[in-house]
Amino acid sequence: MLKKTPKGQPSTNEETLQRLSEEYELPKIILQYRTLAKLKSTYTDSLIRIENPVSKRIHTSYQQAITSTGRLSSTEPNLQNIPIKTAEGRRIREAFVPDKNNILISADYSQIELRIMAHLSKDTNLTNAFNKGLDVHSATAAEVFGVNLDDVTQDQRRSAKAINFGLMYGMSAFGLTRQLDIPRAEAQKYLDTYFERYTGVKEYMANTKAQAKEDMFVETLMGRRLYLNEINAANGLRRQAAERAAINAPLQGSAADIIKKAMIDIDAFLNKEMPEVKMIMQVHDELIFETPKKNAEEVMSTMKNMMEKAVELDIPLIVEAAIGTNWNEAH
DNA sequence: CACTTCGGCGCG
DNA sequence: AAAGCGCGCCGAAGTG
Repeated sequence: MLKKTPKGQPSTNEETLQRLSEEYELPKIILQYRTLAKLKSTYTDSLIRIENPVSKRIHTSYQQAITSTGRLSSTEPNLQNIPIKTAEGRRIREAFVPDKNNILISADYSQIELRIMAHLSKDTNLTNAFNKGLDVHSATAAEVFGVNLDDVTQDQRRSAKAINFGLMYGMSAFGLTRQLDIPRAEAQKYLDTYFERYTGVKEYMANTKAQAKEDMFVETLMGRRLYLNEINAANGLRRQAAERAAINAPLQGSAADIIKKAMIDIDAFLNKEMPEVKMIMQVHDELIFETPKKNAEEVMSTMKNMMEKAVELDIPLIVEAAIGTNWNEAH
């Protein structure tokens, strides 16, 4: 037994079975079965049963007052977790198609939470990377591993990406150790070097925590608050969990503020100027539109522009948009 | 039969 | 002992 669940049962989660499959045949087969069973039960079987008899479409419901950070949530069905990461999963996504004569446009914010971190922290190094239009994970790799931008290896970029994401979630050296499968000391060295190169981020993290402990809340760009009742708890586990939430909420929540502002702007614009264009879905940093084929290119560039101009930060917001005959193709 | 809890896993 | 944030839905098992 490699790991236990919080209730004390032997864990059979993916990571555990992956490790067991080095020694045994069965775990790998179980994992393959689970992958396919998940796709069938949650997506294939469920979605076809939920078609609205009148519209012949699937309609989600967006909950506006559920999440702690200010994101929307999507239910019955959840359309914010449609597969995309694997080839098998993407076949589910291909089933999302527009009416005849129409086309889908997907437009998503690029690295929005890291950009917000650059803006809120005013870190010069991170800000420069975005202002120069660099690949931010490669730029981080160059800094952390002390190499030229052009000499960054795939593996170094992968590590830097884990660092960038991990930081926004309040990850420790221990977490990075597990993520990258490297010795603890090595992970600690990466983080130390990171904070030497990005002192603004280091100060921002420290200030956010200190402020949270003082106020008992953190807030987003537009002033949405998350109250943190356990930020000063005597129980270390609970306190540390609250500290991680304090780090993450302003980043995740500000991104939610921005896309909501964009949605409001776009809704007003479409009603007035392009009533034939329908804003049909939101997936946290992505908006999906259904529009007649004829002027789809113009619609796409207009939506991209409105999303990029929803707010003005110290660094540019970049939106990547594409057109497709199904959701997979548009993404 | 409806409901709850748990472990697991899909997404950003 | 746990050590990366935020969600919702599935099947299995247990409850009444």
